[in-house]
Amino acid sequence: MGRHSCCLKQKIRKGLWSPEEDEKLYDHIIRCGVGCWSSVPKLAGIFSSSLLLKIFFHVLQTPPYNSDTFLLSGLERCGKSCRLRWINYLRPDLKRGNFSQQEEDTIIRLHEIMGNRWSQIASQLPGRTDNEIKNYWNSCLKKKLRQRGIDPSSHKPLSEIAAQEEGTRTHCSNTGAAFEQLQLHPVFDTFPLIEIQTCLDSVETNVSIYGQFHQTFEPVGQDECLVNSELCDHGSALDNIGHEDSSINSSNWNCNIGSEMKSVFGDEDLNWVSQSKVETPAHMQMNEEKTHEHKFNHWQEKNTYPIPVRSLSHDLSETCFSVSRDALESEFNVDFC
DNA sequence: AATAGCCCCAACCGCGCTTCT
DNA sequence: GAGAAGCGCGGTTGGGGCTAT
Repeated sequence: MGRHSCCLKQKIRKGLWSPEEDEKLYDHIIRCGVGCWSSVPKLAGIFSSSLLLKIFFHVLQTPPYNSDTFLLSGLERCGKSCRLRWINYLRPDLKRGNFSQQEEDTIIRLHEIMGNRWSQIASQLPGRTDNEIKNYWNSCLKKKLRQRGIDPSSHKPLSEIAAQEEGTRTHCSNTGAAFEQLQLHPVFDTFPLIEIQTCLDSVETNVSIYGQFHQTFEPVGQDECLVNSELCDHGSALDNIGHEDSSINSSNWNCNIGSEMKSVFGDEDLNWVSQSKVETPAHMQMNEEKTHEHKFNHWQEKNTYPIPVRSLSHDLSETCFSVSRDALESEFNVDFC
């Protein structure tokens, strides 16, 4: 499909987010929860704190603002950009600061298992985003691994890789003509392959696969993991683990193996996994105080801009939402999801 | 102090998949 | 069933900060 249709429209801002845009988006998500990103740009500005105050006075028919100031434009961003900004920066459960040694080890271990499936790796690291982990991997961890003599793509010792390449070269010199004829190129697959026995029984499948998963990935010698003769796609195997819900895709497999992973990564981390998937207005409301404090501190740390720790909109929300949906739709020329 | 080069990371882009009409 | 719309993911880019010269 390519580019989002909303991105083709005019007046779409790009680049860094301003404090005002952040506030609009943040207020909107806190109030309405996550969902229907395409409508967020329109609604976000409309439900910002300042406008809610205006609506309040409007409802009371004591408008201290004239009709021109009543109208406030929404975010001039595409929904996709809003989603990204929320996930990578504004989300209240985000952890800031350097990666701990434990996190670093977890990333390396998971990368060995999953390859570049950053979102899945991120789901095992509380408060970290896929983007953050991806950046950290590319900027730091790759180097660290190379310094330790480990190839970051295969997680094998560099000496072994070099030996393999030497062997490949020798082999290629013999079979190069055949490769050339078939237009084939030896490609290194960054996603490791494992052997997982398939069971017919659906319940046993989980148990069996978990067992093999552990057997294969328990921290034994690195070289022992990838030396099986009959191989299947590891991604498919992980998808199978989540077979209880046939609609589930590969990005959700961690939900079903959560209990198993707990034993590997610890309770605390895995609890977050289930919690972090739930983002409703109610949940957001519960975290509201903490969130504002968190953001405020962060913005102070960054020496950027102050956001009121408790904005006026919080006290007016009920009043504001007593305004009829139709009235708001026609007033602001928007459609609610 | 000026500047060139490097590095990090926020944000964008394009694609695949799912859901909706 | 087909096409459109929307979402999520991984790869890539470019701007800003830091460091070396």
